[in-house]
Amino acid sequence: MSRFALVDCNNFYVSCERVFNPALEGRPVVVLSNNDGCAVARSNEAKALGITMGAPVFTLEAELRRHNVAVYSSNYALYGDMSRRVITTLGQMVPDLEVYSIDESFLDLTSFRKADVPELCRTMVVTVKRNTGIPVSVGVGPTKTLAKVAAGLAKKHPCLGGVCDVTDAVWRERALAATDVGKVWGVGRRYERFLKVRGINTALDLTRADGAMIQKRMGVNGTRLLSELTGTRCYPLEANPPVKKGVGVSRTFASGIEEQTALTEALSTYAERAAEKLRKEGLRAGIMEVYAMSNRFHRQNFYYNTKTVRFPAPTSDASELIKGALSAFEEIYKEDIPFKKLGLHMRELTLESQEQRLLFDTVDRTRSSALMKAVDAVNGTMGKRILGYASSGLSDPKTWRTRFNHKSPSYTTRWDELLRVS
DNA sequence: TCTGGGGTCCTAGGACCC
DNA sequence: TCTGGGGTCCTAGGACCC
Repeated sequence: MSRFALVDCNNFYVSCERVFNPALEGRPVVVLSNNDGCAVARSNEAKALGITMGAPVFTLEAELRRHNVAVYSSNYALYGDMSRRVITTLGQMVPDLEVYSIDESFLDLTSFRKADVPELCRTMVVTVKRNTGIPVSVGVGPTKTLAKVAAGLAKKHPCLGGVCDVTDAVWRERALAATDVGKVWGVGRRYERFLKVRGINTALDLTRADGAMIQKRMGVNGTRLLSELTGTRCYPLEANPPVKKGVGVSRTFASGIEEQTALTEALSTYAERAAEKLRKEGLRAGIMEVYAMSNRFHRQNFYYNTKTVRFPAPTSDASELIKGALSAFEEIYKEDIPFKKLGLHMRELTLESQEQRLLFDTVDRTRSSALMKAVDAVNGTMGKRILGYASSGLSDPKTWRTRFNHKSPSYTTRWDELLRVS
């Protein structure tokens, strides 16, 4: 029988901030989304205050002040780097590892002896904490979905010491009974409501539900979910991440923007960023979809439009992407609309290594790829955006820049922001 | 006034083909 | 009265994840 572990970093963004600022220990802490818009990570103390995931900051302000909550903007460079450290540490203990998200990894423990698993998991908790400062919870079970259930309980009940194993049937049933159906992996808000209306309140209830009904409402994923919860593996460990199907870059502005120059500067920057992402993955895109919208919370006068550009040949050339993005935007831009969000999606991705050249191409691919390599090299060694395109904006101040008013230093990724010990 | 970003997969329905 | 049956491809929308 297969055995999986899920290692889940506790309140990951908050924990990263605490590693470099131990005074935050025991205090309520929240980390905010882009533009300092919503709470996206909360310490246990902040959760206890009733601060919910995704709550808009403007609804929390009084609460944050009253309880002296420490507030941080997202520091993606720091979190990304801390994530790599956690993954490296885990990889040294268990080689069969799938990086599931920035703060979660699945490990395949099938080849370990059952008797060794509890000790191994405890060692993981201690070692990751010692090497990185990040506290983690470990869940173990015969399927990924059950490992998730177990990790949820390990996090919720400190008396378990950060580890919960539901391999044995007795523990599994208890664990499922103690898990709200809405907390099950694959059950979101809609499905939760559907299930609870029908008296299915826990994960255990779900395992006893009518399979045909689940299949009808939740499709094949619902059927797989039932199998996984009852111990039949449907999802294998994916050690090698599959090739991406799409690459997107989008941003919401702190407030609505009407000025066309600012908007095209922003979009040009996103196109550059998208080209960079493509090149990093060794990919080229066949089409680009550009979209623009006004504030989606203002239901009256909501504006949304999108325009698709097809390239003559798959490309990751920044100037080609910028050109495409700006010409598409001209068709969806409207005066007098305060734009709140702009973005683009690259699709029909192909690997550079499987390139097909056009007989009559409008772009000199050899020159363009040499130029892009040079840009990547300079920006890689000398700092981001040393080299960039004029269309992405020479003017200051930039009304469209994302707001990060509470950001901590990039302690681990910038020499000038290293932690100082005095 | 203020409410993120980046993904994946599935399904239904229409167009089109033989 | 009666109006094939598959198959493929594409798109839009819905649901989920972190």
